[in-house]
Amino acid sequence: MAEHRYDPQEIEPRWQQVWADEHTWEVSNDEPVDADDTSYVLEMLPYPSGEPHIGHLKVYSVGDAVAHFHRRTGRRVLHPMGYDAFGLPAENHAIRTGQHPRESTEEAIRSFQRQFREWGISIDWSRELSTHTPEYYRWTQWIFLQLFQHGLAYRKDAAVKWCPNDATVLANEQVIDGRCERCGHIVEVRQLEQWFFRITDYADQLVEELDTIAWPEHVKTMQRNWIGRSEGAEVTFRCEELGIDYPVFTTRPDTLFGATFFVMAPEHPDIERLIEGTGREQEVRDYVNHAASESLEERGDADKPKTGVFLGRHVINPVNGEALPMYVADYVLMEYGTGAIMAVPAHDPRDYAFAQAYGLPIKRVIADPDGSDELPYTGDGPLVNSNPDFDGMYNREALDKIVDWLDREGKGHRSVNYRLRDWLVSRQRYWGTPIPIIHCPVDGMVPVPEDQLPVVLPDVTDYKPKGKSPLAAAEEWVNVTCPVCGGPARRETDTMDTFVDSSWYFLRYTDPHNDQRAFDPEVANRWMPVDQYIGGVEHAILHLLYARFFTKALADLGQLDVREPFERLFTQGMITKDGAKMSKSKGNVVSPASIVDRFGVDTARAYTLFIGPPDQDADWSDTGVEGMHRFLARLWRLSAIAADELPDVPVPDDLSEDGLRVVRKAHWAIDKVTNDMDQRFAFNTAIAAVMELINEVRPERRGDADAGSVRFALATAASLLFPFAPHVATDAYHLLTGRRVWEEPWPAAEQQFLEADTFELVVQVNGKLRDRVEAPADASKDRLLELARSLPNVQAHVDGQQVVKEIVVPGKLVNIVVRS
RNA sequence: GCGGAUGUGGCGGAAUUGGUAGACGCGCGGCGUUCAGGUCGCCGUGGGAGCAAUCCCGUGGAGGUUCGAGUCCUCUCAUCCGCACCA
Repeated sequence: MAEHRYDPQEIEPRWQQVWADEHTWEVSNDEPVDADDTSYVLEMLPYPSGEPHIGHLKVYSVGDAVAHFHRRTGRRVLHPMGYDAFGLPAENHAIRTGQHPRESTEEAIRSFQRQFREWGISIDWSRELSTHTPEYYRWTQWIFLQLFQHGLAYRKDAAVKWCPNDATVLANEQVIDGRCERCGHIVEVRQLEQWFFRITDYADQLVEELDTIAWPEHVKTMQRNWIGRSEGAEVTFRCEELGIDYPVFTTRPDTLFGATFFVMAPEHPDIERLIEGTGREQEVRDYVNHAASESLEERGDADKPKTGVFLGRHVINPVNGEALPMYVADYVLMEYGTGAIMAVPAHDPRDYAFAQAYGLPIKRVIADPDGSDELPYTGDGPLVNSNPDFDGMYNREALDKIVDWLDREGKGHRSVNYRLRDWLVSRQRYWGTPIPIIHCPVDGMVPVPEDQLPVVLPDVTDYKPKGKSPLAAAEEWVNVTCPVCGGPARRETDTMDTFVDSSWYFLRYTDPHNDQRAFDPEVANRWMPVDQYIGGVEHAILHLLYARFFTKALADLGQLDVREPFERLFTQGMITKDGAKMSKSKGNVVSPASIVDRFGVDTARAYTLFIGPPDQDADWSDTGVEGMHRFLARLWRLSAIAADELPDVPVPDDLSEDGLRVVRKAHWAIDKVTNDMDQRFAFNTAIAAVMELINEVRPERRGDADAGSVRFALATAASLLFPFAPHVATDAYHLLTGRRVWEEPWPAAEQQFLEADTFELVVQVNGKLRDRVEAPADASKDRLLELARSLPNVQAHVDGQQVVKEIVVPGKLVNIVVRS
């Protein structure tokens, strides 16, 4: 007989060809579906750049395992693929080389396509999409217009984050520690007119509806923190000198009586008006100008000493009529609350630092129940120095009473504030979806009529950003006639943030070739929500928040029934090398292609799943990969030999002792793998269980096991391994049974083989393991005790002692408690 | 500062409901196969004592609850991640 050598380079393309020829993984929208029988498994779409890296291999290995498991447990699975193709790296490459971003991007897409096919991922290729194609971005533009027409997209002049290196504005979410998320350059603040999506309208829902989805707790927490919901009150302070009311937001109205000054943000629009005629104009202007010149990083440093300038005006504290001096200080932010605060130095560390620096009064109004006099005190306690009505009252109770009282007096009311800001979506860059708006001197901002979509991205020769979009140079494209009045008008030249493209792609997959609309709501509702979404934690805020916002907005616009896009989320950990993130500059990159060349893709895929719990970071080990290859080779070789040399007979009814052991192990493995797949994402232990099964049928271990039971155990191992290493599993299963494993239902463990007639009884004395003994599974408690006491080593520890207590856990152990 | 997570052999990790700590894999040691070799197969492998049976110690640290704790409770240390002048 031919030598039995595992040859992945032959096996893998052979089965990939079958799947491609037969369109095995495609699902049609024409077949009627029952929601219970369908499953939508989705990995975050890749940004195509260069070659796929090991992280891609891991996500798609995880996703494919889930997709295969869902299919074989009787569901129709939607498992599509696409590309997040717009974005800065391709554009920066174009600036350096002059190569059109479309060319370099499509080159990368071809490379991704080729590798995903070589990886044997079970993708429905008939639904493939890319966000940079007019067929796709036409509908991105359409959604933009829907949002615009419903007031959810708007343009306004605002202080925005600007990256001088990338020469574009950024969303708040794209600024990390005062630096550009993409290039790491220090971000500036500029006053510019920009496009925003009104995501803050959904702040409340975005927090509350987190409770309805099965996401990892840390991701939910990150979203909650980002949205930053605070409950408190808005309280009005009046500047009598000018007759102007200044509302402030505070989470601590219980400390109102302790307010001793009032602070405004340097950007507050009323500063000029307030200082006029006070003689303090120059000093204040110098301070405001200095604050404006600071970078976000400098300004945002909480450890920086507090600075500020007196404005020469006062406001009245509504609870006691005291006049409080007004200051301008850069620790107050214009973007949060009302851009002005009441300062309570006794109970706020920042106000305390400011009061110390400027010699302002500090008035304690909440006592420390522990009797400490230390300030600032931010804890709870009874009110003091406030007002006879409230003094002595516990502060949390007083808080409500004070707000009620302000409300009755018309001086304040309950209020909720969010840290979340509206999503700034316009970018002054070329390689993105054009914003479908026309600016007309007569009619203002006019949407491009739907029948004129898409607004196709024109070709330009110079991609270099010059503070405005490179599109502005495409004069022929920019100059249009106004759709309303027919007069001369100009197109919007900004493009959209690429996160807009990826905020709805999961809907397009459900109906990818529809040229009448973005998607048919009836079809989308059939598949949505995504049953299992898989991706990296780095998207915990940006993408996942935006996609949730889009889904809610589209639902409100009547396009969709679901309000949450991703029912379950799984965030996979990073694969590192020598403890560090892989990067070209560190030279520690493991390329999937090199692993696939050496060992085949099954080894590479199974290893990324076996390396550790898939949600945790794991370090790549070259010898670990070899171990996985050894295991797959052993599984295939044992199967091939068994197929050749053992008679093709079923599992006999009267199993030999060895045969029974092997069959039991197979059923144990079925039970274990099924549980690990279904209940949790424990692929590492699932694969370990298959390894145990294979170890049990190695020739030197299986003894006199019947041919039928050996074949059964091997076929079961192949069947269970299929979601992780589909090619070798398919081939081994086919050799043994002549059938296609992907068409077989997931195996079911039979109870009779899960339960043995005997078990190993563990015997403890005083909780310490002293011996073990084989015991009948149906033995009574008394019988187990009797068995336990008969053991010599147990007797040695019990003799001469007084037995205090005897614990019997049937099927497990006996514990004899003694006292000397 | 606030919030979240994680600490188990030489290494990655397992232990699903409080019940045999260390499954599975890597590495290492020994033996075998091979002319030789990265190969392949078998056996062994937490630490300590002992010829051995066996005993003692052992899940970051200190206490506690329990017949019994990696698992539950209190305190504590370390590491990682997110947010952070958000009133």
